Amino acid sequence: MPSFKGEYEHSVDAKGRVAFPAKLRKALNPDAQENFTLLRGLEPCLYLYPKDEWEQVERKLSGINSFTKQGRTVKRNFLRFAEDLSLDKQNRIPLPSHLMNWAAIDGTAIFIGSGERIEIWSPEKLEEVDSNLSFESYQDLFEQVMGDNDLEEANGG
Amino acid sequence: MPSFKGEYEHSVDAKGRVAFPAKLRKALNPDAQENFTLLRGLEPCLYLYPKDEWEQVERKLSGINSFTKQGRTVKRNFLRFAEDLSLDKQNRIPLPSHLMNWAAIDGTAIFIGSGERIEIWSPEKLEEVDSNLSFESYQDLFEQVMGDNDLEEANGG
DNA sequence: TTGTTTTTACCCACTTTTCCCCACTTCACC
DNA sequence: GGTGAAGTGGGGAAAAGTGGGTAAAAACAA
Repeated sequence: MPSFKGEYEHSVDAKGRVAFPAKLRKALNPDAQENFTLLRGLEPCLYLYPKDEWEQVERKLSGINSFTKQGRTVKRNFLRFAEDLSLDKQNRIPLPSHLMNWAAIDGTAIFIGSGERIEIWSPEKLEEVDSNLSFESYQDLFEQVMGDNDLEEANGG
Repeated sequence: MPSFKGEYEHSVDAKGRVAFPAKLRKALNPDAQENFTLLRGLEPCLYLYPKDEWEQVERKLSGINSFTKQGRTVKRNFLRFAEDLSLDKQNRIPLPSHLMNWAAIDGTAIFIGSGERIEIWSPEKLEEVDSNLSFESYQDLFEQVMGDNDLEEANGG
C-alpha cells in the first residue's frame, strides 16, 4: 500500500499541465504506474488516486444496484466528476478544465500527500481552510482522532 | 468490467448525430466494441449500454416472472423503447428521434459515465435534477461510497 | 410493379484539442 | 563547480470533434 506524504507546490501551465512531484512518484506502487483517477474532493480540492487504490473504490461501487433510485443517484453523481488520466512523458498531469475551475486552481497547484490518496489544492483555498484552523484546535482534533480511544473498533475495523 | 466515468458535453447535429466521447470509448470492453443498446432511462435521460453489459441486463430481465402482472408490465415497458445501435466511422452515435424527443435533447447532449452504463442528458433536464444536489448532499454521497459501511451487504450483494 | 420521397450511412473537409517530442532552466547532490 | 534529475515552456503531429454532400437503401404512393 502506498503512503503519500509531504506538500509540493508546482505551477500549472497554459495547457493545464502540472508536474507530478518526484517524491510522490517514488511512493507509487509500480504496477499502478502512472495511471490515476482524479475527482472532486470533500473540500474544494481534488483527490488523486493511483490506479491500485482506485480499484478498491470501484469494488465498492460495483456493489451498488443501479436500478434503485438511491443507487442511481450515488453512482451518477459520484462518478460524474471523476476522470482517469495518466502522466505524460515529462511526468506531468493534465488537469481537466472543469476540475480546475471547480477547485479554483489557476497558475499554481499544491499537492498534499495524504496516505492512500493525494489532494490537490489552489493556494487560496488552502489558505482559507488553514486560517480557520488554529494550532490549538488542531491539537484538540489530533487528540480526538489519534488519542487513546480504540480507532479500529470505533471505525469498524 | 468497464467502468464509465466523467461528464462530456457534445453537440448534436441536424441529423441527430453525437460524437461518442473518446474517453468513454477507451473504457469500452473490446469485444463489445461499438455495439450498444439505447433506451429510456428511469430519469428523463437515456441509458446507453455497451453490448456486453446489456447482456447482463437481459439476463436479469429473463429472470422476471412473466406470469405476474407486474413482471409483464416491467418487461414490456422496459424493452419497448430500447434500440440497438452502433457507432459510425467517425465514432458518432445516431440518436433515434423518438428517444431524443422523449429526453428533450436538442442541439446539445451530455454524456455521464455511471459505472456499467452511460447516461445521456439534455442540459436543461440535468440542470433541473442538479438543483437538488448541494455540496452537502455530494458529501453525503461520498460518504456512502467511501465510508466504512458495508455496501455489498446493504444492497443484497 | 414502378417512380418518388425519405432515411441512412459513408465519405470528405475543416477546426479544435490532445499528446508527444525537443529544448531550456533550475535545483539537489556529489 | 559539475552532473544529473526535476521542473517548465512551446511547436508540431495526430486524434477528436463538427458539419455537410452524396449515393445506396428503405419507405411510401400511384
